[in-house]
Amino acid sequence: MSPSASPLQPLYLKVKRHILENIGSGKWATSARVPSENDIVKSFGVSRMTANRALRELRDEGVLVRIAGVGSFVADSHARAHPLEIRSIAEEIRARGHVHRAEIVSLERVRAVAELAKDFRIAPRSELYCSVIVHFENDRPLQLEDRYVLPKLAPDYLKMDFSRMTPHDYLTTAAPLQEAEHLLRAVMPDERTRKLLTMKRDEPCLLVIRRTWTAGQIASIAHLYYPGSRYEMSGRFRP
Amino acid sequence: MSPSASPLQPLYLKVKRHILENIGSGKWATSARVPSENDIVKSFGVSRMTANRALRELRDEGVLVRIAGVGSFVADSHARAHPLEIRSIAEEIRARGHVHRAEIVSLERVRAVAELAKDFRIAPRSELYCSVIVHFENDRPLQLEDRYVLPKLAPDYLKMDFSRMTPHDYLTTAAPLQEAEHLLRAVMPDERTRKLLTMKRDEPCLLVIRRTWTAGQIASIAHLYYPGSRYEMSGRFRP
DNA sequence: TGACTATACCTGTCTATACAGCTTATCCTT
DNA sequence: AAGGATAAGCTGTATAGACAGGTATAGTCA
Repeated sequence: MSPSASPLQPLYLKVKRHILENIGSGKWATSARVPSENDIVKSFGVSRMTANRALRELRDEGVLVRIAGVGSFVADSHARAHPLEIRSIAEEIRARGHVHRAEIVSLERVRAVAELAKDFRIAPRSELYCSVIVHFENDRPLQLEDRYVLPKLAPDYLKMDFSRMTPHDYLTTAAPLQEAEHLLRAVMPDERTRKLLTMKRDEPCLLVIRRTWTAGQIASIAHLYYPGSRYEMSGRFRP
Repeated sequence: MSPSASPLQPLYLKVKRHILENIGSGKWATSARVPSENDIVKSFGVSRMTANRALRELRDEGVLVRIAGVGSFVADSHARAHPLEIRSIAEEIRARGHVHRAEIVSLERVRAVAELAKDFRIAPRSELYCSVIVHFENDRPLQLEDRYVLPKLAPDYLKMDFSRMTPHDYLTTAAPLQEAEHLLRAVMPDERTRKLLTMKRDEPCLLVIRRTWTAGQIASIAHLYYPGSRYEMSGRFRP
Protein backbone atom coordinates (compact mmCIF):
# COMPACT_ATOMS: atom_id res chain seq x y z
CA MET A 1 0.00 0.00 0.00
CA SER A 2 1.29 3.46 -0.87
CA PRO A 3 2.06 5.97 1.88
CA SER A 4 -1.29 7.64 2.29
CA ALA A 5 -2.42 11.19 1.69
CA SER A 6 -0.96 13.15 4.62
CA PRO A 7 2.63 12.25 5.53
CA LEU A 8 2.59 15.39 7.69
CA GLN A 9 2.69 13.13 10.69
CA PRO A 10 3.84 9.53 10.99
CA LEU A 11 1.09 6.96 10.82
CA TYR A 12 2.00 5.32 14.10
CA LEU A 13 1.50 8.68 15.81
CA LYS A 14 -1.92 8.97 14.21
CA VAL A 15 -2.86 5.63 15.66
CA LYS A 16 -1.43 6.54 19.07
CA ARG A 17 -3.26 9.84 19.10
CA HIS A 18 -6.51 8.17 18.16
CA ILE A 19 -6.22 5.73 21.03
CA LEU A 20 -5.17 8.41 23.52
CA GLU A 21 -8.11 10.57 22.50
CA ASN A 22 -10.53 7.74 23.11
CA ILE A 23 -8.99 7.13 26.51
CA GLY A 24 -8.77 10.83 27.34
CA SER A 25 -12.39 11.44 26.45
CA GLY A 26 -13.46 8.61 28.69
CA LYS A 27 -14.88 6.61 25.83
CA TRP A 28 -12.53 3.76 26.66
CA ALA A 29 -12.44 3.38 30.42
CA THR A 30 -9.81 1.73 32.55
CA SER A 31 -9.24 -1.93 31.69
CA ALA A 32 -11.46 -1.63 28.64
CA ARG A 33 -10.29 -3.50 25.61
CA VAL A 34 -8.65 -1.50 22.84
CA PRO A 35 -8.58 -2.61 19.19
CA SER A 36 -6.14 -5.42 18.43
CA GLU A 37 -3.31 -4.98 15.99
CA ASN A 38 -5.34 -6.63 13.26
CA ASP A 39 -8.33 -4.39 14.01
CA ILE A 40 -6.10 -1.38 13.49
CA VAL A 41 -4.72 -2.87 10.28
CA LYS A 42 -8.28 -3.01 8.96
CA SER A 43 -9.59 0.30 10.25
CA PHE A 44 -6.53 2.45 9.54
CA GLY A 45 -5.24 0.65 6.48
CA VAL A 46 -1.75 0.38 7.93
CA SER A 47 0.47 -2.65 8.24
CA ARG A 48 0.54 -4.70 11.38
CA MET A 49 4.08 -3.54 12.17
CA THR A 50 2.81 0.03 12.31
CA ALA A 51 -0.11 -0.93 14.52
CA ASN A 52 2.29 -2.93 16.65
CA ARG A 53 4.58 0.05 17.10
CA ALA A 54 1.73 2.29 18.21
CA LEU A 55 0.44 -0.23 20.75
CA ARG A 56 3.91 -1.21 21.91
CA GLU A 57 4.92 2.38 22.60
CA LEU A 58 1.69 3.01 24.46
CA ARG A 59 2.46 -0.04 26.56
CA ASP A 60 6.01 1.21 27.19
CA GLU A 61 4.53 4.53 28.27
CA GLY A 62 2.24 2.80 30.72
CA VAL A 63 -0.94 3.70 28.89
CA LEU A 64 -1.83 0.16 27.91
CA VAL A 65 -1.39 -3.30 29.33
CA ARG A 66 -0.89 -6.01 26.74
CA ILE A 67 -1.29 -9.72 27.31
CA ALA A 68 -0.08 -12.06 24.61
CA GLY A 69 -2.88 -14.27 23.48
CA VAL A 70 -5.54 -12.09 25.04
CA GLY A 71 -5.44 -8.48 23.93
CA SER A 72 -4.59 -4.89 24.82
CA PHE A 73 -6.32 -3.01 27.59
CA VAL A 74 -6.37 0.47 29.08
CA ALA A 75 -3.99 0.52 32.03
CA ASP A 76 -5.04 1.56 35.48
CA SER A 77 -3.81 5.13 35.64
CA HIS A 78 -3.92 5.29 39.43
CA ALA A 79 -1.47 2.47 39.89
CA ARG A 80 1.64 4.57 39.67
CA ALA A 81 0.94 7.95 41.23
CA HIS A 82 4.24 9.74 41.30
CA PRO A 83 5.06 11.88 44.30
CA LEU A 84 6.44 14.63 42.10
CA GLU A 85 3.18 16.25 41.23
CA ILE A 86 2.48 19.01 38.80
CA ARG A 87 -0.03 21.39 40.17
CA SER A 88 -1.21 24.63 38.84
CA ILE A 89 0.57 27.50 40.56
CA ALA A 90 -2.82 29.06 41.29
CA GLU A 91 -3.97 25.94 43.04
CA GLU A 92 -0.75 25.76 45.01
CA ILE A 93 -1.06 29.34 46.20
CA ARG A 94 -4.70 28.94 47.12
CA ALA A 95 -3.87 25.78 49.01
CA ARG A 96 -1.70 27.95 51.24
CA GLY A 97 -4.71 30.15 51.87
CA HIS A 98 -3.26 33.02 49.87
CA VAL A 99 -4.54 35.07 46.99
CA HIS A 100 -3.44 34.27 43.46
CA ARG A 101 -3.38 36.83 40.70
CA ALA A 102 -1.91 36.65 37.22
CA GLU A 103 -0.66 39.42 34.97
CA ILE A 104 -0.30 38.69 31.31
CA VAL A 105 2.91 40.20 29.98
CA SER A 106 2.41 38.96 26.45
CA LEU A 107 0.31 36.45 24.53
CA GLU A 108 1.12 36.04 20.89
CA ARG A 109 2.05 33.80 18.02
CA VAL A 110 5.74 33.47 17.32
CA ARG A 111 7.95 31.65 14.87
CA ALA A 112 9.89 28.74 16.33
CA VAL A 113 13.64 29.14 16.42
CA ALA A 114 15.71 26.09 15.53
CA GLU A 115 16.04 24.69 19.04
CA LEU A 116 12.35 24.99 19.86
CA ALA A 117 11.38 23.55 16.51
CA LYS A 118 13.53 20.55 17.23
CA ASP A 119 11.95 19.93 20.62
CA PHE A 120 8.46 20.23 19.20
CA ARG A 121 9.43 18.23 16.13
CA ILE A 122 8.11 20.86 13.77
CA ALA A 123 9.72 22.74 10.91
CA PRO A 124 11.88 25.72 11.85
CA ARG A 125 9.99 29.02 11.70
CA SER A 126 6.69 27.18 12.17
CA GLU A 127 4.08 28.90 14.26
CA LEU A 128 4.00 28.51 18.03
CA TYR A 129 1.91 30.20 20.66
CA CYS A 130 3.83 31.96 23.37
CA SER A 131 2.62 33.36 26.66
CA VAL A 132 4.52 35.24 29.33
CA ILE A 133 2.69 35.54 32.60
CA VAL A 134 3.64 36.69 36.08
CA HIS A 135 1.89 34.94 38.94
CA PHE A 136 1.45 36.79 42.23
CA GLU A 137 0.97 35.45 45.71
CA ASN A 138 -0.67 38.12 47.83
CA ASP A 139 0.46 40.75 45.32
CA ARG A 140 4.08 39.65 45.47
CA PRO A 141 5.40 38.10 42.26
CA LEU A 142 6.22 34.44 42.80
CA GLN A 143 6.57 32.93 39.34
CA LEU A 144 7.39 34.08 35.86
CA GLU A 145 5.86 31.64 33.42
CA ASP A 146 7.40 31.64 29.97
CA ARG A 147 5.50 29.14 27.90
CA TYR A 148 5.46 27.82 24.35
CA VAL A 149 2.53 25.77 23.12
CA LEU A 150 1.89 23.71 20.03
CA PRO A 151 -1.01 25.46 18.23
CA LYS A 152 -2.46 22.24 16.90
CA LEU A 153 -3.08 20.91 20.38
CA ALA A 154 -4.47 24.13 21.83
CA PRO A 155 -6.04 26.09 18.99
CA ASP A 156 -7.88 28.55 21.25
CA TYR A 157 -4.81 29.38 23.30
CA LEU A 158 -4.53 32.99 22.15
CA LYS A 159 -8.18 33.69 22.89
CA MET A 160 -7.97 32.58 26.49
CA ASP A 161 -8.11 34.93 29.44
CA PHE A 162 -5.22 33.67 31.51
CA SER A 163 -5.92 36.03 34.36
CA ARG A 164 -8.92 33.82 35.09
CA MET A 165 -7.49 30.42 34.25
CA THR A 166 -3.84 29.43 34.18
CA PRO A 167 -2.35 28.02 30.98
CA HIS A 168 -1.66 24.82 32.87
CA ASP A 169 -5.33 24.44 33.76
CA TYR A 170 -6.40 25.18 30.21
CA LEU A 171 -3.92 22.76 28.70
CA THR A 172 -4.93 19.89 30.93
CA THR A 173 -8.51 20.29 29.73
CA ALA A 174 -7.59 20.83 26.09
CA ALA A 175 -5.05 18.06 25.71
CA PRO A 176 -4.74 14.90 27.77
CA LEU A 177 -1.49 15.15 29.68
CA GLN A 178 0.48 12.01 29.16
CA GLU A 179 3.92 12.60 30.51
CA ALA A 180 5.95 15.40 32.00
CA GLU A 181 9.56 16.20 32.63
CA HIS A 182 10.98 18.60 35.15
CA LEU A 183 14.44 20.07 34.97
CA LEU A 184 15.60 22.03 37.99
CA ARG A 185 18.37 24.56 37.84
CA ALA A 186 19.76 27.48 39.74
CA VAL A 187 20.38 30.43 37.44
CA MET A 188 20.88 34.16 37.54
CA PRO A 189 17.87 35.93 36.02
CA ASP A 190 18.27 38.21 33.06
CA GLU A 191 17.26 41.81 33.48
CA ARG A 192 13.70 41.33 32.25
CA THR A 193 13.05 38.41 34.55
CA ARG A 194 14.60 40.21 37.49
CA LYS A 195 12.38 43.23 37.01
CA LEU A 196 9.18 41.30 36.42
CA LEU A 197 9.76 39.40 39.65
CA THR A 198 10.93 42.55 41.46
CA MET A 199 14.05 40.81 42.66
CA LYS A 200 17.09 42.35 44.19
CA ARG A 201 20.26 42.33 42.18
CA ASP A 202 22.48 39.30 42.88
CA GLU A 203 19.53 37.15 43.84
CA PRO A 204 19.37 33.82 42.00
CA CYS A 205 16.35 32.12 40.49
CA LEU A 206 15.13 28.60 40.80
CA LEU A 207 14.34 27.62 37.24
CA VAL A 208 11.96 24.77 36.53
CA ILE A 209 11.79 23.69 32.91
CA ARG A 210 8.66 21.68 32.47
CA ARG A 211 7.98 19.80 29.28
CA THR A 212 4.67 18.02 28.86
CA TRP A 213 3.82 15.33 26.36
CA THR A 214 0.55 14.56 24.65
CA ALA A 215 0.17 11.75 22.17
CA GLY A 216 3.86 11.13 22.05
CA GLN A 217 4.84 14.65 21.18
CA ILE A 218 5.73 17.68 23.23
CA ALA A 219 2.65 19.81 23.74
CA SER A 220 4.18 22.58 25.77
CA ILE A 221 7.49 23.81 27.12
CA ALA A 222 7.41 26.13 30.10
CA HIS A 223 10.22 27.97 31.82
CA LEU A 224 9.15 28.75 35.37
CA TYR A 225 11.33 31.25 37.22
CA TYR A 226 11.00 31.57 40.98
CA PRO A 227 12.84 34.10 43.14
CA GLY A 228 15.38 32.09 45.09
CA SER A 229 14.55 33.92 48.29
CA ARG A 230 10.83 33.34 48.11
CA TYR A 231 10.42 29.83 46.93
CA GLU A 232 11.57 26.32 47.55
CA MET A 233 10.48 22.95 46.37
CA SER A 234 10.18 20.10 48.75
CA GLY A 235 9.48 16.45 48.63
CA ARG A 236 9.16 13.96 51.40
CA PHE A 237 9.38 10.30 50.60
CA ARG A 238 10.43 6.86 51.61
CA PRO A 239 13.23 5.18 49.67
CA MET B 1 17.84 -15.04 7.36
CA SER B 2 16.59 -17.68 9.78
CA PRO B 3 16.12 -16.87 13.45
CA SER B 4 19.56 -17.60 14.82
CA ALA B 5 20.79 -20.11 17.32
CA SER B 6 19.80 -18.63 20.68
CA PRO B 7 16.29 -17.26 20.86
CA LEU B 8 16.80 -17.16 24.62
CA GLN B 9 16.68 -13.39 24.41
CA PRO B 10 15.35 -11.13 21.71
CA LEU B 11 17.94 -9.96 19.23
CA TYR B 12 17.18 -6.28 19.71
CA LEU B 13 17.95 -6.68 23.41
CA LYS B 14 21.26 -8.30 22.55
CA VAL B 15 22.15 -5.29 20.45
CA LYS B 16 21.01 -2.86 23.15
CA ARG B 17 22.98 -4.69 25.80
CA HIS B 18 26.08 -4.69 23.64
CA ILE B 19 25.90 -0.94 23.16
CA LEU B 20 25.16 -0.26 26.81
CA GLU B 21 28.11 -2.38 27.85
CA ASN B 22 30.45 -0.44 25.61
CA ILE B 23 29.18 2.82 27.02
CA GLY B 24 29.21 1.60 30.61
CA SER B 25 32.76 0.35 30.37
CA GLY B 26 33.89 3.72 29.08
CA LYS B 27 34.99 2.31 25.75
CA TRP B 28 32.58 4.62 23.97
CA ALA B 29 32.80 8.00 25.66
CA THR B 30 30.28 10.80 25.62
CA SER B 31 29.45 12.05 22.11
CA ALA B 32 31.42 9.21 20.58
CA ARG B 33 29.91 7.70 17.50
CA VAL B 34 28.15 4.36 17.86
CA PRO B 35 27.73 1.92 14.97
CA SER B 36 25.11 2.90 12.41
CA GLU B 37 22.13 0.71 11.69
CA ASN B 38 23.86 -0.79 8.70
CA ASP B 39 26.99 -1.48 10.73
CA ILE B 40 24.87 -3.46 13.16
CA VAL B 41 23.19 -5.30 10.31
CA LYS B 42 26.61 -6.47 9.18
CA SER B 43 28.19 -7.22 12.54
CA PHE B 44 25.22 -8.87 14.22
CA GLY B 45 23.61 -10.40 11.16
CA VAL B 46 20.22 -8.92 12.00
CA SER B 47 17.86 -6.95 9.82
CA ARG B 48 17.92 -3.18 9.77
CA MET B 49 14.53 -3.03 11.48
CA THR B 50 16.00 -4.88 14.43
CA ALA B 51 19.02 -2.60 14.56
CA ASN B 52 16.70 0.36 14.23
CA ARG B 53 14.59 -0.79 17.16
CA ALA B 54 17.61 -1.16 19.40
CA LEU B 55 18.99 2.27 18.54
CA ARG B 56 15.58 3.93 18.64
CA GLU B 57 14.80 2.59 22.09
CA LEU B 58 18.19 3.70 23.36
CA ARG B 59 17.47 7.15 21.99
CA ASP B 60 14.04 7.16 23.67
CA GLU B 61 15.75 6.22 26.90
CA GLY B 62 18.12 9.14 26.59
CA VAL B 63 21.20 7.00 26.08
CA LEU B 64 21.83 8.04 22.50
CA VAL B 65 21.34 11.10 20.37
CA ARG B 66 20.54 10.39 16.75
CA ILE B 67 20.83 12.83 13.88
CA ALA B 68 19.31 11.88 10.56
CA GLY B 69 21.96 11.95 7.89
CA VAL B 70 24.80 12.00 10.38
CA GLY B 71 24.75 9.12 12.80
CA SER B 72 24.11 7.99 16.36
CA PHE B 73 26.13 9.25 19.28
CA VAL B 74 26.46 8.64 23.00
CA ALA B 75 24.29 11.21 24.74
CA ASP B 76 25.81 13.66 27.14
CA SER B 77 24.86 12.21 30.50
CA HIS B 78 25.58 15.45 32.24
CA ALA B 79 25.31 16.03 35.89
CA ARG B 80 21.74 15.53 36.83
CA ALA B 81 19.77 13.63 39.35
CA HIS B 82 16.22 12.83 40.17
CA PRO B 83 14.83 15.12 42.84
CA LEU B 84 13.20 12.25 44.65
CA GLU B 85 16.00 9.81 44.53
CA ILE B 86 18.65 9.62 47.15
CA ARG B 87 21.72 8.12 45.74
CA SER B 88 25.21 8.45 46.92
CA ILE B 89 26.93 11.16 44.94
CA ALA B 90 29.77 8.75 44.30
CA GLU B 91 27.41 6.21 42.80
CA GLU B 92 25.77 8.86 40.67
CA ILE B 93 29.08 10.02 39.27
CA ARG B 94 30.30 6.51 38.61
CA ALA B 95 27.02 5.73 36.87
CA ARG B 96 27.95 8.39 34.35
CA GLY B 97 31.22 6.60 33.77
CA HIS B 98 33.22 9.31 35.49
CA VAL B 99 35.68 9.33 38.34
CA HIS B 100 34.62 10.27 41.84
CA ARG B 101 37.00 11.66 44.45
CA ALA B 102 36.28 13.20 47.83
CA GLU B 103 38.29 15.71 49.84
CA ILE B 104 37.56 16.02 53.52
CA VAL B 105 37.54 19.66 54.57
CA SER B 106 36.71 18.97 58.18
CA LEU B 107 35.41 16.17 60.38
CA GLU B 108 34.74 17.01 63.99
CA ARG B 109 32.37 17.12 66.92
CA VAL B 110 30.47 20.36 67.42
CA ARG B 111 27.90 21.78 69.79
CA ALA B 112 24.41 22.15 68.35
CA VAL B 113 23.16 25.68 67.96
CA ALA B 114 19.53 26.34 68.84
CA GLU B 115 18.08 25.74 65.39
CA LEU B 116 19.91 22.47 64.81
CA ALA B 117 19.06 21.27 68.31
CA LYS B 118 15.40 21.87 67.58
CA ASP B 119 15.51 19.85 64.35
CA PHE B 120 17.31 16.97 66.00
CA ARG B 121 15.10 17.26 69.08
CA ILE B 122 18.07 17.38 71.41
CA ALA B 123 19.11 19.89 74.07
CA PRO B 124 20.90 23.01 72.84
CA ARG B 125 24.68 22.73 72.98
CA SER B 126 24.47 18.94 72.80
CA GLU B 127 27.11 17.17 70.83
CA LEU B 128 26.73 16.59 67.07
CA TYR B 129 29.14 15.22 64.50
CA CYS B 130 29.83 17.45 61.56
CA SER B 131 31.57 16.70 58.28
CA VAL B 132 32.40 19.00 55.39
CA ILE B 133 33.39 17.23 52.21
CA VAL B 134 33.92 18.29 48.63
CA HIS B 135 33.04 15.72 45.98
CA PHE B 136 34.80 15.84 42.62
CA GLU B 137 33.68 14.54 39.26
CA ASN B 138 36.73 14.07 37.05
CA ASP B 139 38.68 16.43 39.31
CA ARG B 140 36.08 19.17 39.03
CA PRO B 141 34.21 19.95 42.25
CA LEU B 142 30.53 19.06 41.90
CA GLN B 143 29.13 19.01 45.42
CA LEU B 144 29.93 20.53 48.78
CA GLU B 145 28.44 18.31 51.44
CA ASP B 146 27.86 19.98 54.78
CA ARG B 147 26.46 17.38 57.11
CA TYR B 148 25.36 17.05 60.72
CA VAL B 149 24.83 13.64 62.23
CA LEU B 150 23.31 12.44 65.48
CA PRO B 151 26.18 10.73 67.38
CA LYS B 152 23.90 8.15 68.95
CA LEU B 153 22.98 6.70 65.57
CA ALA B 154 26.46 6.74 64.08
CA PRO B 155 28.97 6.41 66.90
CA ASP B 156 31.92 5.65 64.62
CA TYR B 157 31.30 8.61 62.35
CA LEU B 158 34.44 10.53 63.28
CA LYS B 159 36.66 7.50 62.73
CA MET B 160 35.55 6.92 59.18
CA ASP B 161 37.66 7.56 56.11
CA PHE B 162 35.20 9.43 53.93
CA SER B 163 37.55 9.60 51.01
CA ARG B 164 36.87 5.89 50.62
CA MET B 165 33.20 5.76 51.53
CA THR B 166 30.73 8.60 51.42
CA PRO B 167 28.86 9.58 54.58
CA HIS B 168 25.66 8.64 52.83
CA ASP B 169 26.91 5.13 52.18
CA TYR B 170 28.11 4.79 55.77
CA LEU B 171 24.86 6.08 57.23
CA THR B 172 22.71 3.73 55.21
CA THR B 173 24.68 0.80 56.59
CA ALA B 174 24.85 2.14 60.14
CA ALA B 175 21.25 3.28 60.45
CA PRO B 176 18.23 2.03 58.52
CA LEU B 177 16.95 4.90 56.41
CA GLN B 178 13.28 5.29 57.03
CA GLU B 179 12.23 8.53 55.44
CA ALA B 180 13.80 11.47 53.71
CA GLU B 181 12.95 15.03 52.87
CA HIS B 182 14.42 17.18 50.16
CA LEU B 183 14.27 20.94 50.07
CA LEU B 184 15.42 22.62 46.90
CA ARG B 185 16.55 26.20 46.76
CA ALA B 186 18.54 28.53 44.57
CA VAL B 187 21.01 30.52 46.63
CA MET B 188 24.15 32.55 46.26
CA PRO B 189 27.07 30.71 47.83
CA ASP B 190 29.02 32.29 50.62
CA GLU B 191 32.68 32.91 50.03
CA ARG B 192 33.84 29.62 51.53
CA THR B 193 31.43 27.57 49.44
CA ARG B 194 32.27 29.49 46.30
CA LYS B 195 35.96 28.84 46.74
CA LEU B 196 35.63 25.19 47.63
CA LEU B 197 33.55 24.63 44.49
CA THR B 198 35.84 26.87 42.37
CA MET B 199 32.87 28.83 41.12
CA LYS B 200 32.87 32.11 39.31
CA ARG B 201 31.55 35.12 41.12
CA ASP B 202 27.82 35.76 40.50
CA GLU B 203 27.14 32.09 39.87
CA PRO B 204 24.30 30.66 41.93
CA CYS B 205 24.13 27.35 43.73
CA LEU B 206 21.46 24.73 43.71
CA LEU B 207 21.05 23.89 47.38
CA VAL B 208 19.52 20.59 48.40
CA ILE B 209 18.74 20.27 52.06
CA ARG B 210 18.27 16.61 52.82
CA ARG B 211 16.94 15.43 56.13
CA THR B 212 16.80 11.72 56.79
CA TRP B 213 14.81 9.96 59.45
CA THR B 214 15.67 6.81 61.35
CA ALA B 215 13.44 5.36 64.00
CA GLY B 216 11.18 8.39 63.97
CA GLN B 217 13.89 10.95 64.58
CA ILE B 218 16.15 12.93 62.35
CA ALA B 219 19.42 11.08 61.91
CA SER B 220 21.21 13.51 59.65
CA ILE B 221 20.83 16.90 58.05
CA ALA B 222 22.88 17.60 54.98
CA HIS B 223 23.29 20.78 53.01
CA LEU B 224 24.37 19.86 49.48
CA TYR B 225 25.62 22.72 47.36
CA TYR B 226 25.94 22.27 43.60
CA PRO B 227 27.33 24.81 41.15
CA GLY B 228 24.32 26.06 39.18
CA SER B 229 26.20 25.83 35.92
CA ARG B 230 27.28 22.24 36.39
CA TYR B 231 24.30 20.47 37.82
CA GLU B 232 20.62 20.01 37.32
CA MET B 233 17.99 17.73 38.67
CA SER B 234 15.43 16.16 36.46
CA GLY B 235 12.43 13.97 36.85
CA ARG B 236 10.25 12.43 34.22
CA PHE B 237 6.94 11.05 35.22
CA ARG B 238 3.33 10.50 34.39
CA PRO B 239 0.65 12.34 36.30
C1' DT C 1 38.18 31.02 -5.64
C1' DG C 2 33.31 30.47 -4.94
C1' DA C 3 28.94 28.52 -5.89
C1' DC C 4 26.47 24.68 -7.37
C1' DT C 5 25.70 19.67 -8.02
C1' DA C 6 26.09 14.85 -7.64
C1' DT C 7 26.82 11.32 -4.56
C1' DA C 8 27.17 8.52 -0.57
C1' DC C 9 25.66 7.66 3.91
C1' DC C 10 22.61 8.23 7.58
C1' DT C 11 18.11 8.10 10.04
C1' DG C 12 12.88 7.81 9.92
C1' DT C 13 9.13 5.55 8.36
C1' DC C 14 6.24 1.91 6.23
C1' DT C 15 4.85 -2.50 3.97
C1' DA C 16 4.19 -7.39 3.49
C1' DT C 17 5.14 -11.60 5.36
C1' DA C 18 6.53 -15.07 8.60
C1' DC C 19 6.98 -17.95 12.73
C1' DA C 20 6.69 -18.57 17.71
C1' DG C 21 4.20 -18.84 21.99
C1' DC C 22 0.18 -17.90 24.80
C1' DT C 23 -4.95 -18.01 25.85
C1' DT C 24 -9.58 -19.12 25.13
C1' DA C 25 -13.42 -21.50 23.29
C1' DT C 26 -15.15 -25.37 20.77
C1' DC C 27 -15.68 -29.91 19.37
C1' DC C 28 -14.82 -34.69 19.68
C1' DT C 29 -13.73 -38.75 22.07
C1' DT C 30 -13.80 -41.74 25.91
C1' DA D 1 -19.63 -35.68 32.10
C1' DA D 2 -14.79 -35.28 31.98
C1' DG D 3 -10.85 -35.01 29.37
C1' DG D 4 -8.04 -33.92 25.53
C1' DA D 5 -7.12 -32.36 20.86
C1' DT D 6 -7.92 -28.50 17.81
C1' DA D 7 -8.61 -24.09 15.91
C1' DA D 8 -8.94 -19.16 16.24
C1' DG D 9 -7.21 -14.96 17.80
C1' DC D 10 -3.79 -12.41 20.13
C1' DT D 11 0.91 -10.53 21.06
C1' DG D 12 6.14 -10.71 20.39
C1' DT D 13 9.69 -10.92 17.43
C1' DA D 14 12.14 -10.91 13.05
C1' DT D 15 13.10 -10.42 7.97
C1' DA D 16 13.71 -8.12 3.42
C1' DG D 17 12.77 -4.47 0.78
C1' DA D 18 11.35 0.25 -0.15
C1' DC D 19 11.07 5.38 -0.23
C1' DA D 20 11.78 9.97 1.84
C1' DG D 21 14.56 13.45 3.59
C1' DG D 22 18.65 15.28 6.12
C1' DT D 23 23.80 15.98 5.95
C1' DA D 24 28.47 16.02 4.54
C1' DT D 25 31.81 15.75 1.00
C1' DA D 26 33.95 15.53 -3.34
C1' DG D 27 33.93 17.18 -7.72
C1' DT D 28 32.51 20.34 -11.38
C1' DC D 29 31.51 24.57 -13.56
C1' DA D 30 31.65 29.54 -14.00
